Amino acid sequence: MPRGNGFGPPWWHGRFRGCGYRVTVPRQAILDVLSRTSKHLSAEDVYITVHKIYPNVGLTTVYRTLELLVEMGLVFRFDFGDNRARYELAMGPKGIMHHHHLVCTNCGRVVDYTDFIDEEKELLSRTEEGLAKKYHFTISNHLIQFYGLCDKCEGKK
Amino acid sequence: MPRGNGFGPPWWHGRFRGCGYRVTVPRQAILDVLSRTSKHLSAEDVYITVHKIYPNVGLTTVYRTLELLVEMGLVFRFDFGDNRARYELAMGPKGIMHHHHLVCTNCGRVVDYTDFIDEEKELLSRTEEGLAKKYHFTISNHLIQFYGLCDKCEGKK
DNA sequence: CCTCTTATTGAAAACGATTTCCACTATCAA
DNA sequence: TTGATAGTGGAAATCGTTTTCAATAAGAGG
Repeated sequence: MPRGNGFGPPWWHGRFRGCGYRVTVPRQAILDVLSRTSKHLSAEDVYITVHKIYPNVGLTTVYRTLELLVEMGLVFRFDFGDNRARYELAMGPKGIMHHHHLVCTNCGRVVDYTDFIDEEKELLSRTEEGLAKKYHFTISNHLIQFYGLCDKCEGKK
Repeated sequence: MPRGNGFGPPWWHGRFRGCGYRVTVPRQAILDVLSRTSKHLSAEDVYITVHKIYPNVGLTTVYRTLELLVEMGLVFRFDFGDNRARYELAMGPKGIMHHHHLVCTNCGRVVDYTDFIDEEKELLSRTEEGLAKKYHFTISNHLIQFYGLCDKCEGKK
């Protein structure tokens, strides 16, 4: 089982134990898969990848673990309109760059972008504060996505 | 069949005919239902409402019609995390106020907000332009949602 | 290192929203 | 009015996800 950078157990061990969750082989394997890709994996994608190394890890466990990780805030779940949830690690030890998505409504291609994030962040935090006060919400997260046609699909439609 | 304000056929007749689509009873009924509510209806919600007046309109047709309307840009499809698509009229004759959503991750309550929309619009159009140029996308739409706990759910978690 | 509690697991079955199939119907251009 | 065909409805199929339940293994305590 991969052990991160080799300096002690992976950083998320504490997060698990602190919540009373056990650190298991499937959980480590799934987190490992997510941490080694920048793609937007579906549950099945994760299952297939994990399955290559640990053939006895079941799809059910993948679903359960992903749900757990989302609930813990370690993973984000996205919907790109293709009727299957996509998962992405929220942050690693060094933190993954905050980004949003640009989705082609024709072919489903998804582009991560980090442009304008700083300006967005400023406006979003201001909006968040205003909304929280007005609607009495404790806001913990936000989602921004742009939709359109990518260059390859532009002409075809 | 409702005829809008009584001054000629509903404004969307032209949109249909212009695309070579026929104006049918189910389509009119579904658009009518969507235009009379500000709620976020699921396909089944629409079906139930339409069914009361036109019992012979089937669920299949509701799904097909909603898909068509989304493709035509008359309706928006949203995902609030409860595993069922939600639909909302994009705009009526007088135009529905542009808004975004605030979603409670515990009870699923959805609040529409129109605050900060002007500031958002400015940043978004700038972002849109930049992204379009950099990634060669023809952007047609965007999605912004905030997630958190509503006041009723705040204490319970 | 062993033992016990119970969180976690895997396989199969269930679930539920959405889609497909296909024969029948209704729109609307001619 | 009529004909070509887009549109329809009901049943069955699809498929991502969840539930069930007996078996397994993490890790606290001895």
